[in-house]
Amino acid sequence: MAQFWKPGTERPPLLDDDDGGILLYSASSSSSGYGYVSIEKQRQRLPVFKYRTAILYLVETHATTIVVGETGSGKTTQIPQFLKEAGWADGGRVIACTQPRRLAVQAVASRVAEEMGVKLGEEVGYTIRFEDLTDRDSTRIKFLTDGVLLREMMEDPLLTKYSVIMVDEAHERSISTDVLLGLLKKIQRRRPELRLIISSATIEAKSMAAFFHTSKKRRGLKGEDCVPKTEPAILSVEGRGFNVQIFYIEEPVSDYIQAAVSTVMSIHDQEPMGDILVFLTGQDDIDAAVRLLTEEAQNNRKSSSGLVVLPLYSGLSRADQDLVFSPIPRGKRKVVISTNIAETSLTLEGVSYVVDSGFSKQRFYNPISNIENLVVAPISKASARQRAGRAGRVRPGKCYRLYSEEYFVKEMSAEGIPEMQRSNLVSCVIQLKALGIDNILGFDWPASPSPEAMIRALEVLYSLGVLDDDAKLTSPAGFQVAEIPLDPMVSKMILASNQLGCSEEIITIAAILSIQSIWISVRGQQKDLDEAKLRFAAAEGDHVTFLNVYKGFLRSGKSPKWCNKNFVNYQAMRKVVEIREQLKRIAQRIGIVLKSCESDMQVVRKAVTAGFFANACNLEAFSHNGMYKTIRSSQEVYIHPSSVLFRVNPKWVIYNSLVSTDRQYMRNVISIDPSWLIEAAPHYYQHHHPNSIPH
DNA sequence: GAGCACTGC
Repeated sequence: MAQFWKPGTERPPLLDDDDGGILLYSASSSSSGYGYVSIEKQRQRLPVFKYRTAILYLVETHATTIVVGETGSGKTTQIPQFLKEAGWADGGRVIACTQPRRLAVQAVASRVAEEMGVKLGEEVGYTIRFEDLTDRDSTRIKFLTDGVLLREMMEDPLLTKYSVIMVDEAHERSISTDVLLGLLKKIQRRRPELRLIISSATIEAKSMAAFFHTSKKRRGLKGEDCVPKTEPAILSVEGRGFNVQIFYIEEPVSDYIQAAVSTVMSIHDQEPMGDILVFLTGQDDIDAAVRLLTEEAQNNRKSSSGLVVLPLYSGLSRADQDLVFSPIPRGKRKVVISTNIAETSLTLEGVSYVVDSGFSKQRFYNPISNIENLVVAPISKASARQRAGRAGRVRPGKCYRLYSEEYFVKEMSAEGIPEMQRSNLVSCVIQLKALGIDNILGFDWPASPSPEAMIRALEVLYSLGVLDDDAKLTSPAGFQVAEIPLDPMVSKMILASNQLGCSEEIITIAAILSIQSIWISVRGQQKDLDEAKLRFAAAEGDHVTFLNVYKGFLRSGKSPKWCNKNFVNYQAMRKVVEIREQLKRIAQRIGIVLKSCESDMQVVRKAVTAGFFANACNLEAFSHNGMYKTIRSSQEVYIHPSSVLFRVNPKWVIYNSLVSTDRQYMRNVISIDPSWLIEAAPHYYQHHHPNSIPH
């Protein structure tokens, strides 16, 4: 193993400018790392502190300031405070700082409240879905997810209460960040006094600056000094962290799971103590690697006995996820084998070694087939750096990349493709429409999606009857659908349930469909889960099965015990209840009457059809293997093995989503009567497929 | 016979 590696010791001379040496403490993560030092001293030690004057000057004089700073520079916690101290929150104005994730919003907000010595929810507050810890009158610094800020724009399109909006982690390029940036650019034209701060990673800074550089003259006040420069300022702030030494593989490997396992073993044999974090692509890979490592430990007792191997992915129960944070016996070494969840969402302290497979699962969207796919794809240099940085949070670390240096330098792309260009855009388009953006095709995005994807989104919205012939929101349906924070097809289903008298049931179904899974996935207990599922299974399909589970959950008094017994994920059910409450409030506000259809499941199936008619499929006449074809495009699809209708194969079904592996699998399936399709969407089926549906 | 990660009035 030893000669397998080409130590990158003599750092980088040639390549990749700023790789290798990265990272830091997270300034916001905890105060314990600083020991007895006072909060004020801690603040002053952060790299960003030296730039206080510069930042305030740039924000004063420029409409947009781009701050390039690595993790641990302190920019997220400090910049809002600098702005507040400089008076940007005077006169009732508010400083906003957005994050892509809820947890980050909460963590940063409480850190800032602590530093300022104020109670969270007063001068410093935060808003995330389901939780508003702000005070209308007293909150001056507000942290929020970018999704929440987008929603706020529906009430107040110019975001008038904010004097400065800081968009953090903009380099992650999530859909909501990108949409937000596009809209903020428009707002700037109407509100020259608004200041934007975009916090971005190194390489993106220039293209971000180009995006915000408008040559357009602002209509505006005369006195030149009131009008900030339109050209964005760029400021770099160094991070604070420990060096991470990078090692590459000499020859490409064919089996990265095996390579990862041997690398872990050789680190364990040869390197001093310190936890190991391995990045693989998904549950399958991870379970396989865990198995291999455990086997190694048995065969080779001497060297592997000190390993504690733990998987980490979002599908695990909370308890299993928490295991990776729990302390292990002295003298043992923790090995966490993880998906991308450990790249940005979860931070493991104490990791000294990172093993990077170079791959992750990524979403891709094909607007022609209108199908989103999940595929294993090479990561970007930016991701590789982020992964490496995970080894240097508390002391210098090492990162072992399971690909060659040449590959990294020559073939790996600098950044990933923005999510916007890999996704279905229906939700995004309806949101823009609701904000009065009529010309979607001409919208100025930080990264334009393909025209095909936009046209497809417009088509789908038109077929749902939420856009009219002029691509304007219909009234009331279009406006109602835009109000509901769900996929427009689900929202349409809710609207239909109002007429059909089953809104109580449909809202439950909508809430369940909007979380990943209500079932516990326990390795090795698949059979038990299947049996548990049978207790709830409904002949009509998965949607009705969900209703049975929800009823059982309520009847148990929302009992965690009941959940465990039935292989139902308790955390997931609590979330369902929460989402359901929110949907109920919104439904009532937009004029939907809450009504139960009791046991009449036919109306429930009709309501599902009203939203998802485009996903209708017909069982192939002489199919022995359960092959269906979509009515829309005659695509070959199969019922997913997790569905209660697997092997039942009703003649006509509607699916909620497709999962593509070796085949296209329909997830969450319900049986329908084909005549309902024409009832629900005459325009769609009579024009397109006059012969395929029996009348 | 099988599941990447986030997120939302």
